[in-house]
Amino acid sequence: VTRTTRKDSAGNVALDREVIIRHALAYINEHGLENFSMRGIAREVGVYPAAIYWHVDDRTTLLTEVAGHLVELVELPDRHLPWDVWIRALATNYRQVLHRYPRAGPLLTLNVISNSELYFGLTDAILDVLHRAGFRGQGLVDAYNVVIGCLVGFVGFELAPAPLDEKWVKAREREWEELDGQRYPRIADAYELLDRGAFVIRRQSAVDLPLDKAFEAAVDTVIRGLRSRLQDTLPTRER
Amino acid sequence: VTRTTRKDSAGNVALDREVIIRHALAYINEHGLENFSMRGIAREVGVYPAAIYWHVDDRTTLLTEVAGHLVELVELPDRHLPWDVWIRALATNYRQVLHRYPRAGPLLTLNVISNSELYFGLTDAILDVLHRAGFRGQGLVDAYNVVIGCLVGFVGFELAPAPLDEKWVKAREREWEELDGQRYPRIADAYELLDRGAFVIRRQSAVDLPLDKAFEAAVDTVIRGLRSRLQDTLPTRER
DNA sequence: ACCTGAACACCGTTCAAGT
DNA sequence: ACCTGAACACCGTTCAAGT
Repeated sequence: VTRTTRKDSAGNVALDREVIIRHALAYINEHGLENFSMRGIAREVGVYPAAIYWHVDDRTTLLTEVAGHLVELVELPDRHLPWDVWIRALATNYRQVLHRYPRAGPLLTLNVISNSELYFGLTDAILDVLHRAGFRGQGLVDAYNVVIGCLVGFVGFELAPAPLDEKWVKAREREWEELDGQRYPRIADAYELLDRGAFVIRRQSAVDLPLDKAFEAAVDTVIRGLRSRLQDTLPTRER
Repeated sequence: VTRTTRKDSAGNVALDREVIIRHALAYINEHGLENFSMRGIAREVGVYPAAIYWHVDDRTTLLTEVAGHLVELVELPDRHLPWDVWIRALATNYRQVLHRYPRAGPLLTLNVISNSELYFGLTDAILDVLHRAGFRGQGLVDAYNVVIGCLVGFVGFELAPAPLDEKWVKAREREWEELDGQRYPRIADAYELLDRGAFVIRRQSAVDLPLDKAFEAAVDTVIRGLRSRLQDTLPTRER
């Protein structure tokens, strides 16, 4: 892995796989994933479309590599932390990275089935921490899947893009204001709280309306749930 | 809402918003979201591309309507069930619907920020059940967000499409087989179990490798976590 | 090795024109 | 009201040709 950025005689950054990935990330974060195109980033870099294909296989693997770049930015917490503190820290770090590039967020939920050896370190770290917590065998794998599935899933859904369409937003806005309190009494009861940020009800993406409280609650809930499962698995041990 | 399907004199199904949506869903489920196109479904229906636009606003709202159609298929469990049983049943129903149309799954995580009054019933039902469980105020909204965020997020991530690219699969397969047990001891320990289904590690989409056990564990974990939060909120009450 | 220039087979969407 | 036919401005990707 080369860390130096090559430059040509004019001082321009030389075209590079790494450079293309960075440009792609910046472009997506500014204009949204739905407006990303190979030709677009070729324009951005100031080169013919075909030139991109010298450095990059195709569109989907470029996007996968952008996703990989994002994961690289996630810092692994100190291994010596208590397991629940560690999980919470990892979750916070992961979400922070995606909230720095919110419009690229869907990439991770969409394209990252898995991706190269890069991720083995992350997986191993999570497994290690959960092992220290006391999980073993299938229970360990389950706990791992719960953590990663809920974390990545939650943030991915949080960052789901809103249709920018003004007409659409207006329509949802009206439906919300004219909500029938008789038919939906529980919603009516919690109207203001829900309006400050709730899945499905919201009319904005997390770019404009981050669901901080919801995320905090989700992390807390999952950790409590894991603790509870742990106690059932090890009925002999005390606290 | 019309339930009858109109037919023309030749007995062909008349072009309809509803018919288009159904065709779109079928097409996506067969050929994948990445291969969906307006022109493609026009071909499918046997009509000029522009004809679609008479019945449907544009591509993204069509996809949103497909997503809405999917949610309509989710059955709400009986309101009289105990809250934890109810939540588990809802989660199972939701996942079952998406696993019937796995390749359309990403639509829900991607496009459904929110969508018309359709969803108010679902939201109100969840809030009602959690209210009966004992959640109030912000705690109620938090619990709702945790349930919906983890559920939709988890399944969305589970159904993330794998790049069908054979080269890619082979490369991941090799990395996995040649995994360095020294560097990644926890992974090596749980190698077979992880191979049977784990996020990030997997080389297949949930279409071929459903993460049943992981989902079961996630639902269980979230419910246990909510129960634990409930006990902390109501320290006066007993059991 | 790396890029140009042109080409191919596609898109989504619009619009006049038909019936 | 509903569809045709053609057009416009885009795509992703390939390939010969240049340097």
